[in-house]
Amino acid sequence: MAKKKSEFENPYEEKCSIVYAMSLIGAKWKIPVLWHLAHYEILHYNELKRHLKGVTNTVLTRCLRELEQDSIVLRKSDGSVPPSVTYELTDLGKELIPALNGLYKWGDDHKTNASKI
Amino acid sequence: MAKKKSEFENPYEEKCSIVYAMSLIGAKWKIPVLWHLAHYEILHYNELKRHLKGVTNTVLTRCLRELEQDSIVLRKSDGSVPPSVTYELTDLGKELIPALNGLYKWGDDHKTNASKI
DNA sequence: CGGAATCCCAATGGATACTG
DNA sequence: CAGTATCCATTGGGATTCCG
Repeated sequence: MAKKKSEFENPYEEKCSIVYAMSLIGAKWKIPVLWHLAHYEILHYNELKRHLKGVTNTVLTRCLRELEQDSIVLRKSDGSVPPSVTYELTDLGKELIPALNGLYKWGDDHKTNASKI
Repeated sequence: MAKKKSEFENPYEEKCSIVYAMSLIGAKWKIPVLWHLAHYEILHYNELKRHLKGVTNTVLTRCLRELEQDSIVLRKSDGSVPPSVTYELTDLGKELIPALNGLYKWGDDHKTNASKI
């Protein structure tokens, strides 16, 4: 689940569905990562990194690990040298696509000087 | 815009639409706030706070102020004593409703022990 | 190529108390 | 009721370096 134990420490203070959803995908780069995987279907690590201008290895890797642990993205690696690792959405992740597209479109409709992708 | 100046300090490193969207509504409580406003249409401050179990005054107020500055929520106050203040989505905020519902449904479909609202 | 290991830090979240 | 005012703590994001 990749989340703090304390979040459920009081069973009488459970979170609503939207808070739960955001606990899984609410980190700064997670939704951008998911949107790009939704858009390109499958990406190599460095491709993904290039699309997400500004993210560092540390952050991107942590982000992908958590999403993988939560079964939202799938990591595929052959053991070759040099390594080739791809990321794609799981079925669970694919269920987010409509919402991701909605967020993207909203941003796209209203941003002024951000780039298209 | 309620965001760090540094985010656009380099005009050649513009953000994609989804990153832009998240810069506006990506804070921990913003999407939960917006979803509840979408669901209930209009809420008093304390009603909203009750629905968002666990949020503190400081955080909720900061969150609402930013959303208000970004023209995503509308704050209505009569000047009465005791005060009565309501919050609702602006037209811009309402355009987020489909995406919010998508996120909510995803969380709802897959959470195990979070409460329904 | 696709990371891991460190270390660092500002920003955000949060606790508490108080108020017009 | 709807917030402010302080102050503290966390943590996630980031820079840098190194590696199989």
